[in-house]
Amino acid sequence: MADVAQAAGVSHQTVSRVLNDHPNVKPATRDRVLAAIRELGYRPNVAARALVTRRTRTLGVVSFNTTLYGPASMLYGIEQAAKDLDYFVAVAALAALDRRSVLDAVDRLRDQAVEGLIVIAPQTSAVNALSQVRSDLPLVAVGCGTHAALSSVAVDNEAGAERATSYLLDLGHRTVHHVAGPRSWLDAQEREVGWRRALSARGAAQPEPFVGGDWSSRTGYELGRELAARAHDPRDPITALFCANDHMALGLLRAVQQAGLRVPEDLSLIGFDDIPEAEYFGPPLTTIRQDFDELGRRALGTLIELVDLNAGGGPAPRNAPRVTIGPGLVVRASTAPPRAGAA
Amino acid sequence: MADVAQAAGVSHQTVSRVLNDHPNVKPATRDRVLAAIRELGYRPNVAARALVTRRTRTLGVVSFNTTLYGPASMLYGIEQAAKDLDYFVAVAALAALDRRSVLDAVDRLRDQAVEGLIVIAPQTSAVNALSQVRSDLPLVAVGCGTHAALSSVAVDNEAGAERATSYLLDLGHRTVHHVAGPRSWLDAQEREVGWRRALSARGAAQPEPFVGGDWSSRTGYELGRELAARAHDPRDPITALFCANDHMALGLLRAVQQAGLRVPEDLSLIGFDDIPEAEYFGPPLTTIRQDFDELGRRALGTLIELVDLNAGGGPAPRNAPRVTIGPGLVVRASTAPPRAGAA
DNA sequence: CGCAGAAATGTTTGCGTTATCAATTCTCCC
DNA sequence: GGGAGAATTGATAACGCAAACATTTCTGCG
Repeated sequence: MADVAQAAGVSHQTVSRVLNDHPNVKPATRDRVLAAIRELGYRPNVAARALVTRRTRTLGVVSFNTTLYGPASMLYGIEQAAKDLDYFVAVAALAALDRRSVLDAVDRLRDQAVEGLIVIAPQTSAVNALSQVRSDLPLVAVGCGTHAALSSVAVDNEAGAERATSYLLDLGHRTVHHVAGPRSWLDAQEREVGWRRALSARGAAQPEPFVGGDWSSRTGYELGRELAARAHDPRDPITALFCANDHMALGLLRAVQQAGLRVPEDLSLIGFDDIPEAEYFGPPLTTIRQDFDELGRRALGTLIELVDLNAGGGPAPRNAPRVTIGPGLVVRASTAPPRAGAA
Repeated sequence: MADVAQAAGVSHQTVSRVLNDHPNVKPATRDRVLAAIRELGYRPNVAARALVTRRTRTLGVVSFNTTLYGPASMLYGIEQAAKDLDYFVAVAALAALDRRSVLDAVDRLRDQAVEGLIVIAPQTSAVNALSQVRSDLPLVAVGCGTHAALSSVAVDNEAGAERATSYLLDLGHRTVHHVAGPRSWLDAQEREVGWRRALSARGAAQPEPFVGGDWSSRTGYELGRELAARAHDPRDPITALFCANDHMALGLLRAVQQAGLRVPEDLSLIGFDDIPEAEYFGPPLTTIRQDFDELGRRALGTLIELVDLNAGGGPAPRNAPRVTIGPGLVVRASTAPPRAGAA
């Protein structure tokens, strides 16, 4: 910086002013400084700047499993938005879900002096752990269901599940069965609630949900076999199914087709997420669309609001905003009216 | 830090020594200092430390599309490994693939004073842009094919493709067709080379590959329709197909089945990547396995080596290590011998 | 022409840490 | 008991930047 100042024939403070867009700099000097900066390839030192301003322009993202489509997309949206707002993003992946590793990850990021945190960790346990984080750090949870005691940005799982279920009911199915996600995830809980609500709103029977799924195709497959064995039970035929996410729906599809059931003729199936592949399942999957990208961007937006508020000093207003994004129904070929006499 | 020093009754310099594991500190004082640190919940200020040490312990990851399974998994592996080595990870997603945005992303990370860079951007254009990055920054590319002029960690695409193709040939197919990935990706190029090599090694006919795919299920579907129309051509029947990745294979599966072809009876299909869902396609997909996680970890390992070398000063030895990981064939149900008379 | 006030620039200080060198306190052996 | 040398501790000086205050240079108007 001293070199730049010398090259431009000004003091280092003037260089600093140019860098920070301070008002009182003569355009001519500004240009000279800018030229010198380019000339010398000067880049301000973030560490020094952070030291004196006490701001790092870095945001932390702690995520459970960035390998899943949802989290990965949210991370992507977050990064895009951060870039536009000129913030950096540091990530910390969670090794496990206990309170300990959540707090560890938060600490790691805190050590790096992040100004705020976005958490992609939709499990009850993680959310509980989060409530123990010292409140001096702005924090927003994304895609963690809408009922957590945190600032959060999420799609309305209940509304989505309700929509999916109602759609099947509208098609003429007597009732709709449900393959649930892991109970430890808020999203799974909320989707189950939405499903139940839709059923009771129509006075439809409320069958036991199929549990034990962990979002993976593998467990979807396993539950699908179990389900196929019961699908033809004359006392309780299964003609319509709301599956808590698309990946499980894929495994499920495989299992029921192996068992000789046709989708959608014998069984209507609806998923949740609308992953890019859903359109190419056999048959293409009707599902509830979740705009993860947008979720990430919105999460970053509300985090920045908190950070700016916090910049004034004082504790972070933790449980202020709670943003809900409406999910959308995408109708494809895995749903149909029940066959005559079947329903 | 001054507070800690006072609480422990020592100078701040001694606190610093304790923090940095310096040898000459009496155990008793060390304990007192440690106690004071815990007591006061003191955390060292990274910015100040970075300012004086000129090291940030931060590594940058620039990635094209972290939404894809491969990049997402590599990122995950990288982060895991970084945590173990006590480094931070900052990510920058690429908006587009031109030289400009690659260089922008690199600059963004450089501004943040990262000590090294891992690039997940397997396109020729990106790799070319990378070669323009000033060589003072250690850099390793991951999953970008093995022929780039960079330090890199990747699976051996050619070997994998050769393996897939040979497997189909061994099954008795006259030849193997290929649905190629985007030509602008090194991986796609290398897989095509491997495929050709396997064919010529056996003296099999070398049909034109199907091009225009962009890794997505959508393009896989489109190419699948085109292919299905030609599959029964008596002069050039298509009985075996090597598809450049699993996602395209999914779309393709859908298209050919829609066209009335049975897999594997009429058409054997083999993919590349082994995404978690591949096992639950209908039918389960035979594919070439790529261990993305491991790839990420190895990439981080070699980057750290470069960083440590670089810490001594001088330009980063850019094109030193090049790690290749062997891919593995996973046989499932999408491949079979040709029907009698068909091949 | 001169003066007030605004605009532009410069000087000094301190952010929290580690490095360097100086000072003190041990330890061991004659 | 004393002295050499090692071990331990402390004081001071950077690191590169922005904030606060000081100074200089403009501008407009009587």
